[in-house]
Amino acid sequence: MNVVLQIKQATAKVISSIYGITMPWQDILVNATKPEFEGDYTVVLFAFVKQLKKSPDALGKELGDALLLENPDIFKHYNIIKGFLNLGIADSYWLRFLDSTVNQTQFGNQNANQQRVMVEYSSPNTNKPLHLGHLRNNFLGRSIAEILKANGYDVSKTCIVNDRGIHICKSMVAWQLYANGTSPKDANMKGDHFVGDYYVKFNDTYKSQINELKNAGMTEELAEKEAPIMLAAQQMLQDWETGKPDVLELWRKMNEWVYAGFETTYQRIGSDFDKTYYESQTYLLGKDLVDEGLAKGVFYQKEDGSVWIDLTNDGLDEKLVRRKDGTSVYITQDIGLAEQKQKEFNAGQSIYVVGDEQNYHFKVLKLICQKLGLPSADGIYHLSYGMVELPTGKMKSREGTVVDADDLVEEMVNIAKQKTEELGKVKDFTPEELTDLYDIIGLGALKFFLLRVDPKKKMVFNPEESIDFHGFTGPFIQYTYARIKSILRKANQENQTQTPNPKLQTLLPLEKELSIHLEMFPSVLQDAAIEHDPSKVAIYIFNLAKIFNSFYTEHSIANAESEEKKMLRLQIATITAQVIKNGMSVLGIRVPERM
RNA sequence: GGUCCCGUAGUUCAAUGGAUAGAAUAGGAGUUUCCUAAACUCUAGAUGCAAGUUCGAUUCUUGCCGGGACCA
Repeated sequence: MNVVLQIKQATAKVISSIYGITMPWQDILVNATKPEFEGDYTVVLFAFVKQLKKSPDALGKELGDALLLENPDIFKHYNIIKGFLNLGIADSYWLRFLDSTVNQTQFGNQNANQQRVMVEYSSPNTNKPLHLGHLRNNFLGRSIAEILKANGYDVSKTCIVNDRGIHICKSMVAWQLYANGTSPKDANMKGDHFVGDYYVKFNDTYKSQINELKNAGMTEELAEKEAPIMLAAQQMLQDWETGKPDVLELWRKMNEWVYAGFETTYQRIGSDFDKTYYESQTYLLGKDLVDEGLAKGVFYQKEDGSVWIDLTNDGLDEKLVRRKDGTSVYITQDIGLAEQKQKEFNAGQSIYVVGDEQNYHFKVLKLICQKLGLPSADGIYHLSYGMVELPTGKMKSREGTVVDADDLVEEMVNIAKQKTEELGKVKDFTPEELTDLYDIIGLGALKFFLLRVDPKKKMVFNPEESIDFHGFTGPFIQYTYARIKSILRKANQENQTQTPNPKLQTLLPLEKELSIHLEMFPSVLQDAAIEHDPSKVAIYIFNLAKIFNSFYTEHSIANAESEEKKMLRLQIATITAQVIKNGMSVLGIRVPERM
């Protein structure tokens, strides 16, 4: 149990015993004390001043005295300033914490809690390669899964591949028209890029055909419908649905190319899935649920035969769930898939990592599932993340402003290489070690950049400025880790075994600040899981690294003032390295032993 | 037309209703006979506007201005 919890519970207990009032300890606000004041943690008194009918000063004094008296092994001193009770934690508390933590390699992780969670992420289309937005999705999904695992959850990662529909047919038509039967191998390209190029080709042709028809006197609206290449794509979709063999064969072949390309990218960026669903196999799911909903009176039928649900009482609109021609819509198959997954995994929570443009869709999805009384309903959680934008605005594939995922990864790794060579610190590495190091740094920078921001918020990626290895970045933290490991290696070479540090020590301000920060790690991980927010971990690790950098530039570890100090600092360094490693690990970022 | 989200230093991001709004970067000034200068230290710089609720508002409410998303 960390010290903040102990403060809250001790305060609640003291309030109860002095004033006879039951105060839920969760309601007690405890903050880190601002650096300009004396103390480590602060209880904010305003919240219960009214209830207890005491002046803040009198209340603070009574609480402070009682807390010190009853918890001499935690608190050393206190002061009150304007309704803030600043508590000083005893150095011995931190020394005990360091001592008991130094050998816990899994510090921060919770025991298994038998609760199952599903995380669905990535969800690509098979008509084009992954881009920057997918990277944010993949890193978030992977990271949230790791954070939940660290908190004891049994996590299953799934992916739904959007492998059917008109957009897939577009690249198929263009390939038939322009590829002369060539394959990615012939073009020496990754399959996803190869297919993506034909998707672009389709749109180019489509545009010029529209212009031709308009020049021939057709209205724009009509031209968009009548363009021959679009008619061909629609015909192909029909043929696909009726199962025309040569269309299915082409579809399979092109999808295989794309999957091979995705697989390469996924391996590179560290995405993996326990189960992959394909929309071609799930798009008919949910049809029977529409009939069920009609029978239950949750849905209603209009005169034309279409089926709807009325969500106006929930502040939304009426929503179509089955077209008049009997075909289903997106929301219907999503309901069906939710049920399918529920049957297979029986998870208590099902997290969908999907962009915030689909907020409305998921609101509707959850509501309908609830109204149908489906077991999956209450566990549906939309982890909605903001779009990644460029300084010029939204990425638009039509305007060629999409940042390709593979290109970006390569660029980051190349910059890592260039930077490492300039510094020339690892000239003794083998070529394999160097390649690995460039990957660690380049990918670390990219992942950290995309994960350090609150997922809910949209973010800006500036190709010129975003690629930085200084300051609030992955490499900054990786460098701190490498420095610590270097220090620890040298200390071990001197055959210094880690003996428990003697109790009679006083901590210097930076030593204490590090101890306080390290002790917070498990609660930061918990918080990140509750909030579904990896940025909490990223910010925490960065602050930890920053404090450590100040600490070890100011205080020598190897040449500490005394043997006891040296042992203490080695403990702090060891735990800091461990926490950096574990924290970066849940972000999907590796740390190098040297750089 | 309706629903929802977002406006914080030049820029990119923080801040469960709590103390003098934190970082990073760009700018200015420094630090290397001493564990890796991808580091450290100092400096300057911000809550779109206007009301309201509150002991206290970046945070909650309303209106306006500006940007974005979605629904038909």
